[in-house]
Parts: sequence; C-alpha cells; structure tokens
Amino acid sequence: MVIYFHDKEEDTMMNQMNELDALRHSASHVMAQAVKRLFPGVKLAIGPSIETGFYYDFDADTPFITADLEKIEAEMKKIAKENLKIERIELLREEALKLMANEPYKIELINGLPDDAVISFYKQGEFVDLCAGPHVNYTSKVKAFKLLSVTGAYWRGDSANKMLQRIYGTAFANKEALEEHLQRLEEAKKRDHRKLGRELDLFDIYEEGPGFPFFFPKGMVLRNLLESFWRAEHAKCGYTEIRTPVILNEELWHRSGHWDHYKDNMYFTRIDENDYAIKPMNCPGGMLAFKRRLHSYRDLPQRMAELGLVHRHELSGALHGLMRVRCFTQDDAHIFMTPEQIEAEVLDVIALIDRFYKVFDFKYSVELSTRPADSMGSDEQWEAATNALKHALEVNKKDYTVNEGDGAFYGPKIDFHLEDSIGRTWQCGTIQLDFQMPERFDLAYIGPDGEKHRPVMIHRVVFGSIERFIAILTEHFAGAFPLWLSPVQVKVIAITDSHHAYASGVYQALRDAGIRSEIDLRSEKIGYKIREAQLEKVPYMLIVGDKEMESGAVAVRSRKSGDMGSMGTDAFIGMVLKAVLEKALDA
RNA sequence: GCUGGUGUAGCUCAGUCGGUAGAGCAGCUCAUUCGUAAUGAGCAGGUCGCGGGUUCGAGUCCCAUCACCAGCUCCA
Repeated sequence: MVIYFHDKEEDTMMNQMNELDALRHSASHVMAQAVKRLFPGVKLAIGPSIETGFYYDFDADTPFITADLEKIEAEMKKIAKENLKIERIELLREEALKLMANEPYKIELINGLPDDAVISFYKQGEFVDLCAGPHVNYTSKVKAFKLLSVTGAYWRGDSANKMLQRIYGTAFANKEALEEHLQRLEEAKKRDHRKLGRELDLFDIYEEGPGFPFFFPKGMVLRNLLESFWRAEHAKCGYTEIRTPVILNEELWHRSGHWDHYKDNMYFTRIDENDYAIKPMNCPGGMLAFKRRLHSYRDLPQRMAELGLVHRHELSGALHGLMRVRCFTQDDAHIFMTPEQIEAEVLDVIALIDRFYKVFDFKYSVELSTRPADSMGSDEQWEAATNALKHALEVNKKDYTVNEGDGAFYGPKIDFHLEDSIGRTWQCGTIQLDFQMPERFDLAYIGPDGEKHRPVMIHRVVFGSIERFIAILTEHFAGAFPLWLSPVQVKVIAITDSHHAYASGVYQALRDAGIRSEIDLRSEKIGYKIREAQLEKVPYMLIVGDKEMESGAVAVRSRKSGDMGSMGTDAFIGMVLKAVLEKALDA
C-alpha cells in the first residue's frame, strides 16, 4: 500500500507506526514467554512484527492446535498484568552463545551475525530473547491483542528445512483499534471474489475440477469486455494477434527448455503412441509462429499477441479461487526485436500496463526479479538482460524493489503486483526479457547488411491472467463493477401489470442502444424488486409507473445514490452511453 | 506438497450424552397489483464430502481419502 503524507503528518505518522511496530514486536515476545511457560520444551525461532500484527515461529514436538491459542492468550494476559520491565542487554558473542545454549535456532542466528554486530537481548522477567529491538518498556503495554491462527512455516523460508509452528496474532495500542481492525477483516471477507463470484453468478470452482474455474453467462460478459478492451488497445499499439494450440508434441518442450526447468508443473498426454504436452506457457508456440517465414529488420519490432489458455500443475495447497488456478488465459504477447529496440519496447510496455491499471483505478507495485538458481544461458546474457530492464525502470523513474533469484528460467523480469481485498499482493503484469528462446529456436532476421541476425524477445502480459485479473477486479469494486463492465447495466422495473407494455418498450429501446438490460415484470412490490436489483449491484434501475407512462419518461435510481428523479428515456440512454464510452469509474 | 482448521438443502447455518435431520433465505404454486432495500399462505428440497471401521444403532466416535479455508513453499 502506498500512503502519501505531508511533512508534519508524515513525522507523527511514522512515529506512531514505529510505536505500533515496537508494541507488536513486544507482543510477540510476550507470546513467546507464554508459550515457554506452558510448553517448556519448545524451541524459539524468530518472531517479528509484520504489517498487520506479529508472529513467532516455534519448534514444538507436538504441533499447536487451535485450542492452545486460548491458553496462550490467557497466559499472555497474565504476563501483561505482571507488568514486567522490558530491558535491553548487550552481550559479547561468547556470552550470547552461552545464554542461548539451549536454543539451537538462536545459536544459528548469532553465528550468522557479522563480527562487528552488536548482539542485543531483551529481557522481561524470566524470559530473554535475542533481538535487535526496539520494544515498549513494560509488558503491561501489551493489552489489546488477539492470536489469530497457527500454521506451519519452514525455518528460514526454505521447504528443505524443518517445518516450524507459526502463531499469528495482532496487537494495537488500545481495544478500540483492535476491534476496528477485526471488524475490517470481517468486512473484507464480504469482498472475497470467491463469495461474490458465486453470489453474483459470475464464476465458481467445483470439487470436480480443483483449480479449473467455470465462468457463467454474467462472468463471460465481464471476460469478453476485458478482452475486447484489450484487443482494441493492443491494435492501437501495433500488436497483431495469433492463436497457438493447447497441445503440442513433447519434443517442442525439450527444445524450449521447459522440459528441463518446468516439467513438474506440466501436464502430459499421449496421442497415437506419441507423447504430447499441454502448454504451460505460450512462448514455444509463438516461436514456431514467428519462424513461419524469414523476417527483415524492417519488420521489427514484431509484436505478436495471444490470449492463450495455459495449464499448470500448481500444488494443491497453493490454489486460491481465481487468484491461483490450474488453467488460465494469459493476455500474452511476444515482441521480437533488434537489441537496439529493447529499451523503447520495454518502456512502451511499462506505459501500456500503467495505462491499463489506471482505467481500473488500481494501485500497483513494481519488482525486478533476477536470475534464479534453476535457469539457462550465460552470466553475460543475464547481466545484459537484467541491466536493460533496470535501465528502463530508471529511465521511467519507477520505484521498484529487487526480488533476487525470482526471474523466469529464461530471463529476468519486471513484475507488477496488485492488491486483493485483505492486502495480499498478486503478480499480474510482467515483462520478461529473453535471449534464450531465440537462440534455442534459431530465430533470425535479415539485417541491413544482408546477413542473418538473432532477434531478442520480450514475453509480456498486462492483465497477467484474465482469471486473476477478474478476481482482483471483483474484490477491488466489491462486485459493484463500473458501468462499462457491469454484466447487467440497467434493470427496468414495472410497478404493476398495467405498466408492462410501456416497460417492455423502454427495455427494447435500451437493448437497441446496446445497453445490457434486464426487465422485472414479476408481480412483486417495487421495494422488493429494487432490493433484489440493489443486491445484484445493477448500476441503474428504471422504475416505470403511471407518471412515467404519461410523460414518456423513466424514474432513474442508481445503486450508489438512490432515487435520481425522472428523465426522458433518450436522455437516460445518452447518459449511459457516454459513461460507458468514457469508462467512467463513478457511474 | 507441508502445518493447523472446516465439510449438514442452491446459499447461510443449527443439530445436546451415539437413538435415524431442522431453520432462514433462494426455488415452485396460489393469492396480492403495490411508487424507491424484503406482501402473505402453501409445497418441494438432504446417500450429512466420499469410502471403510466400531456399535443393536453413526451427521455425531475411529481410520483413510477428497475438497475447501488460513499460512508456508511455489507462481500469472
């Protein structure tokens, strides 16, 4: 989350944040102390404060269960009541190792500290913990807290290491702030795209196909709108569109390097005694499409887009609604170019992604991901590619963080992250620079010198996956999509049977104007029909009765601001069409 | 995949000590013709995730498995 403040406000805010940080850090120590009292055999790992609270990792012989949280919470309350003084102690390395003789993880941490590091501890009553601080001064300050969950977490975040028990909690300066936070979490649950997708009849995932989503008629309207918008924008930017097969011969995937670096994520099948793979990425198909003929430098850059359906075997525990699925459509494109064109092309894509996200009012963060351990190509190539991306980011004056070792196996990438309703971020857009595939597929173009040259390639997506983007979109707007994206834009509601003919006329006029509409002719009270339309988050309701019939008008009600009074049907249609054309966010 | 938790009607949930499953909403039928967030009555709806086991008897206890949720790992 990006927050902007003015000078003084910023200072106070920073101080408050630091205080809250210290409080939460202390809360994690109090929790560790409580755990130590209740389960003496437990070993301590690490326990930092985090954006929304704190956690502590423990190595326990028997895993904690949910019921343990209550006991631990009760003990924490006792420790707070004891009002222990929290003191800082600095020790020499030897002393520190001696003090932590029974804490193997702490010893590992101490040994990992640089020679000149100050080794500090914080002590409260009988509990001492290796810690850089800062902390609040008394345990009584830790009074508004709640333990939230117990989960597994690998030591040092490495799945090769032992899985520890992590207890998450949150703490605030006072009860009110804590309650407010818990309330907000409840509210956020209502925006969950999995819930809204079902309620609004957009999409769902069934037990019969874990990670393989279904899209229903209204969800398809949304999808198709996103895709048409995408096609129109890409055409403007000089992209062409192709479509490559979902299933291709396994040999292709050996050639591309996917077999060596991505096999575990791929699905395979056999056709007439031959081995085939279901594509997890669109690039190899794109390579073949590019290779269909010889290219001149005059034709470069060549921007070939593809809305490609890919399948990837994700770990069962990683699946998450539409955010992480096992089959999804990437709004992919491969840009083939000369090395001189790299920077301009990367900058263009950065600008394109920025433009797209602004249309939806999305805030995003940027990451540069560098060479992973499992990758192909030479160091020089990787360095050149990484520097090219870095340079583009700097030219663009974009703030970004570096994600070491998180690049694709064929090249470094710039990732664009969007936030879901509870602040988790998801990678959507990405720009990947690739010197490897052109090599592997022996791609070439004829230069001005009449010789063959190797093109460079960019893989890039803007939405990322249509599925994930729809999930983010749903949560961002809490299901109340802006008018231009709403599956149903207008609902005509007749007051009584005698208005049916007139209502149907209005309905037909809307449809003739290309406005996605529904009509409600049921013999229900209008309060009931309005309530239903409101819950369906339809942007506009047109209520028609005697008054409207006489004047040839419609009574407009917006889902946002309620009764807007009556206006001529044509005027309403004009208003809607204008807002749709502008992709207005407040309509 | 790993750790903890949860699976009961389309949805949200109740179901006591093991004694044979219930509500609200949604759906259907009928009545009602109504002016800005719920008209009334009636009907129907369940292999209690799936498979074993214990028991005279299992939604409830045990085992196994699948899916989901939170987190870790991984990723668009």
